Amino acid sequence: MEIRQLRYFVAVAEELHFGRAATRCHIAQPPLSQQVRRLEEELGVKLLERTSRRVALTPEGAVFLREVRDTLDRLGQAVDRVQSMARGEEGTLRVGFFGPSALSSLPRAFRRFLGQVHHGAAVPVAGRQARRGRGSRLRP
Amino acid sequence: MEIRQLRYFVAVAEELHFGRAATRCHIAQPPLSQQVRRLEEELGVKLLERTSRRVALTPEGAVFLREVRDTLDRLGQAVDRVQSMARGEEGTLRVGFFGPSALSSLPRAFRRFLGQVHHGAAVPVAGRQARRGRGSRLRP
DNA sequence: TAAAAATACTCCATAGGTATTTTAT
DNA sequence: ATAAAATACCTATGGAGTATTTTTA
Repeated sequence: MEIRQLRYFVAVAEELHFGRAATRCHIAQPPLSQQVRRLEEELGVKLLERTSRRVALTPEGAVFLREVRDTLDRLGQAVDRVQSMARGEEGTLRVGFFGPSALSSLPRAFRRFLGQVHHGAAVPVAGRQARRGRGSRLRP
Repeated sequence: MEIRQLRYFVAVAEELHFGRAATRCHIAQPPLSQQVRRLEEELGVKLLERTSRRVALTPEGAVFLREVRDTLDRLGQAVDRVQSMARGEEGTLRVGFFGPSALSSLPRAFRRFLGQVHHGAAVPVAGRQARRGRGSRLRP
């Protein structure tokens, strides 16, 4: 079972027409029919009733449509989220400082920086150093 | 982005070792590396830190792992559900009757049947006939 | 008979395999 | 020196296209 097949199924289920669905998927009608058929075969479940005049969802198809839509939406959100993280718009920034500057200039600069950040929380950290490893992920 | 690639990524993220992950996916190591790399390229996000001695998740990879696991689980449940429906273990049964038998033998038989059904609800239906079309889906 | 899905075939993109190289400890 | 990931190359499965046939309203 591949995402492509799920998208094809959703297209057919929404259009109720293999030709239009194929156009929407930017492929020809025969391969679309073939992929949807394969999906049904792999599941062992008939998702669509087809005649040359009408395409309709079976009860199983209707349920599967809802679930697959949800799944694809979730997946899209997951992608958006990590891409957003990678661009530095989201994520966790850990900052540590010690020595004299910890009591004066650095905290002030840090507070000014926080004012420019959209969402995020500042958590005071006990001990000498906040954390090892890759904490900061600010772009220059 | 294909489901296969997501499964491969999950395997690597869980094993933190391309060789073992490849075994788990029943493929060789090079194509596994290739597919994971392609996934990262398509997303535009680095999901894993690799050296020849250590594989580790990036913060983005850790988030993506959770989300993808959820997504694949949901999808699996959707498949289970429609397969269960197709076997007649789940779904909606609509029963209609009218005429003299509606007041005697049929309701009694119907009640006896309900006693054998695991989950489901009986809803009285107004009007002469319950519903047109494919309502009943009992196997013989 | 006309509109639409299925079937038959062809082609090529790519998933996956094998052999080898690179890299970091 | 070794274990493990990356690279290079090859093969073959199958995804998608075109042409055609079948079906039903």
